[in-house]
Amino acid sequence: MELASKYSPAQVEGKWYQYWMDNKLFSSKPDGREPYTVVIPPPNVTGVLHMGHVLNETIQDILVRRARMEGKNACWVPGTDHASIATEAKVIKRLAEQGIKKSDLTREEFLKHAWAWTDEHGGIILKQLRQLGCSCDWDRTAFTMDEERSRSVIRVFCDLYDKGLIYRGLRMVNWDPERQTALSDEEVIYHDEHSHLFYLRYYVDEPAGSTDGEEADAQVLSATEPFDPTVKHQIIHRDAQGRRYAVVATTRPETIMGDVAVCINPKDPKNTWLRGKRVIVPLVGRVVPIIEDRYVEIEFGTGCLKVTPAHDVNDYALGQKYDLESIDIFNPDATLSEAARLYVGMDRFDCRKQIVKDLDAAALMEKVEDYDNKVGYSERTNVPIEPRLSLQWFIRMQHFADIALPPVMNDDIRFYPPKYKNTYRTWLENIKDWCISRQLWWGHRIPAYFLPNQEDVPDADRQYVVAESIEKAVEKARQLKGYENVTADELIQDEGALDTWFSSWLWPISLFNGINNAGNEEIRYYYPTSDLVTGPDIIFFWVARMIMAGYEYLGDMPFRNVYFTGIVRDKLGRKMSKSLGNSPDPLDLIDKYGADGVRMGMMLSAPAGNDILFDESLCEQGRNFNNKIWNCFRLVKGWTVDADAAPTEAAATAVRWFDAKLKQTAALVDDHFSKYRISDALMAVYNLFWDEFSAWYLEIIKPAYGCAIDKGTYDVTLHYFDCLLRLLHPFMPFITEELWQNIEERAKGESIMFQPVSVIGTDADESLIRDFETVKEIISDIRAIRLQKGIAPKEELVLEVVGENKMSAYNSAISKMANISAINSVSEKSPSAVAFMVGTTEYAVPLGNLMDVEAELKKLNDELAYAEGSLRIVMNKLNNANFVSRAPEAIVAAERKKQADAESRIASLKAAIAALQS
RNA sequence: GGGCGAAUAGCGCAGUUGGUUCAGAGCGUCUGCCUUACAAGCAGAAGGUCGGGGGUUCGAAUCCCUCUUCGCCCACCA
Repeated sequence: MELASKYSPAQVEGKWYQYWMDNKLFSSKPDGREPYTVVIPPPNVTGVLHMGHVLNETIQDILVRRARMEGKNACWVPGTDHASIATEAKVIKRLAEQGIKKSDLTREEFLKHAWAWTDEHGGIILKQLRQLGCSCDWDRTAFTMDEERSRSVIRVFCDLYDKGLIYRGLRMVNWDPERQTALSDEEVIYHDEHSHLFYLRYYVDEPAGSTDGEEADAQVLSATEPFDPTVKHQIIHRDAQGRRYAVVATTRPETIMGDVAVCINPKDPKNTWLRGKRVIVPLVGRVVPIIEDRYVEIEFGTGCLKVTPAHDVNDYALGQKYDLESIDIFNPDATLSEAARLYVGMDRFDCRKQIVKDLDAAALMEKVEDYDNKVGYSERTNVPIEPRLSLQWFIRMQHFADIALPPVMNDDIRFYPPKYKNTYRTWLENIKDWCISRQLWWGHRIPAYFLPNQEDVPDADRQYVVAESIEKAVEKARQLKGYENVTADELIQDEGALDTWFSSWLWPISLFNGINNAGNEEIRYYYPTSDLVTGPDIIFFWVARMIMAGYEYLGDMPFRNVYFTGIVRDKLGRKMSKSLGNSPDPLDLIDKYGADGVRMGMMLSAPAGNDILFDESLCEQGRNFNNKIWNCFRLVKGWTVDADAAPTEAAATAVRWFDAKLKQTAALVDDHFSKYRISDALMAVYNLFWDEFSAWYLEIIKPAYGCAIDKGTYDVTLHYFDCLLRLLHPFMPFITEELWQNIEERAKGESIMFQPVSVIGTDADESLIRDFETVKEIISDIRAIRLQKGIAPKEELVLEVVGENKMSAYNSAISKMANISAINSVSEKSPSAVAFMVGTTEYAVPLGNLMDVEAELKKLNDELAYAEGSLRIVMNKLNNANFVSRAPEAIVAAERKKQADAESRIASLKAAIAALQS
């Protein structure tokens, strides 16, 4: 077989993926084997592969492939998520480009467009996963809005409603004015913002010049005097006309049209004079009461808080407590509504600018301060959210928090890294009800049906039934008094859709149809799944809620282990983003370096839980490694084999040593995997292949040019190669399959995918490994001498061992690797020899006239100084009575051995120096 | 404001119960090599008072305290 000197992944990867597919090697069905199940975190159906996916999916594929090789029935279920809000946004954008507004379409028409979009762009990402080598069981590909999943979602909604865990209510929710829908708390992202604190005048509703008794001990400020919030006595403001006013600080002056009260703290000395009064909302002219509540911070601003129940969560609470009116001054798109009376139709931010001008002009603006505060943004549309009172559907979460917290805290479900247990606990201990309704069309429509003829009833009080289908809804409705003859046409289904995460939280169950067909064979076999690989950013969105649903519906955990990946950043530590343009296209990388190279590049720098600073050069390292593997294979397969020859002594030694090394590393890799230290596992195999196998083993057994290799060594080398490929396969599936198939003739349908790493669990000969490390050191030292003295590798040298040659078993290996013609045991080294020490043994290479006495003396003296230094440190310890008496015996003995070694080393160094000087 | 985590070689990191094996591997850097598998390579080398300070201990990268600097998560001071 002719093999190119450079490995080209492109010719290999597609071929083997097709082979795996053709032979259905990824497919899984319940059987007698131990299951190993992973459900993919479903990417957005219309999404495309980005570096975050590459990281996440590579880790999953590594785990799945490894489990499969271990003989488990590995099942990796792929699928996509309908991504309600994101997809709807994309569809709306495309419609807009065609000049169509969403509001011009019926729900059905819009959904037709949405499905068209999904069919057109959907599943691209799944195809891309194939290029990465992901070994998903594609026959199981699911979609959160496919038939089975949709039925599961609706059924669960109805069930939770029947259990009283879902309710409909008028609440202050996070409103996304761009998409015009409610969001859950988790979908709001807070950003620091430089803004302003506006101090507004609220005149007291009284005749100019009014006073009351309290004014005697008050400080009266004119309009021009600065206000000091730390003052501990009453402060009364008067303008030039003698009118008194309160000063209210706000970041959102545009909401004054919704003001219904001003609140002070009853303990605030500054503002006691306002007690019981009424003030006039600036510009608006509405007279509102002063109310008192401990909620108000005395020290903040002026201690006066404007109360706008419709547009602030806390104000809403105050409104409820004091039975205040709620004036919603915004339309759903956050323009000013009729109810605002002023600025009607203006955008909220334009309004802020305008109202500031108008307040100024009307002398109602006391002052403006710079102020940093946090503003909530919609996770998906990135517009500031508006707290908005609206009728939504909620899940009572306390019940779910109660069932989901213990299994994580007591490690039934393990988090890697475990630090996320804290995050998880904090969230569950402060759980809030989950707003699950969205004012969107793309998603699972809420299965609530309103009864007819309720036009006069306020929204919140309208009667409805919740049922899995319209037929069942009719049945239920007919049981209600007055609706005995209601028909399907008369029932009006809730317009809203469910939060996407309401379907995602069922994913590990619904994929095996465990809701619709509870207790079926698949759910019994595959559930609980084994490992979940995901980012910590969705620990609340998804991980926690899957745990909740798992215990609620199957009474068991959805997965045993959760591996949290980091966030992929660029090498400067910046988050990868489209706008920065710092996110490489994974497919370009695959073109350039091969999927195996990209996978390796990703894994080389991916400790669990830490952010990953991705650098393309890591893929290059991956590609180079592929090339290395390729060329090792070329080398070995290029040898001619002599069936009758006996192995050389050097080869026989190397074979024994590598057997130990292979076992040792396999055990190490296994240990790393058991701790989910995947990059460490990869690095261990990398070192084994490149350093131990290629640089040492192969170089030792390599026959001289033109010579054949003995069959015994050749066969065992192929066996080692096979073992190495198996260790590598989870990380680099393509090249390992290609080479494994070429080690020998394989039957059709056979694959490395199912070959166990059989050396795991067998003991390695540790002393052999230690000896060989010594041998390597001897060889390296000789090579270093060659480099220093400019002696060509081809020129043969003699090695002298002063005293007994404890490594004589390795003579032939040393001779070959360091090009040594003879190894002699001597009692005293030759005068012209350059010496070096390995352990306590002195070695020397006679150099004749190449010997540089001065340089050699300097080197020996440096070494002597170092040895004497270490002896001093050891002696300090040993001369310390406390150390000798209190430290464990073994430690003391070790120090004594160090002392002896150092002394013998010093002695031989001194002797060597003396010999040179004579 | 609360909580969590991190700081070790130029870079990104590992370092488990304090002690032979502890100051490490990878990349990068430097030096010499196109040595008949691989220059996407080979051989060799240099690089760190383990963020600062204090403490516990015979002994600290490791345990405790403290300070500094970063990162993340949570939280209703408008």
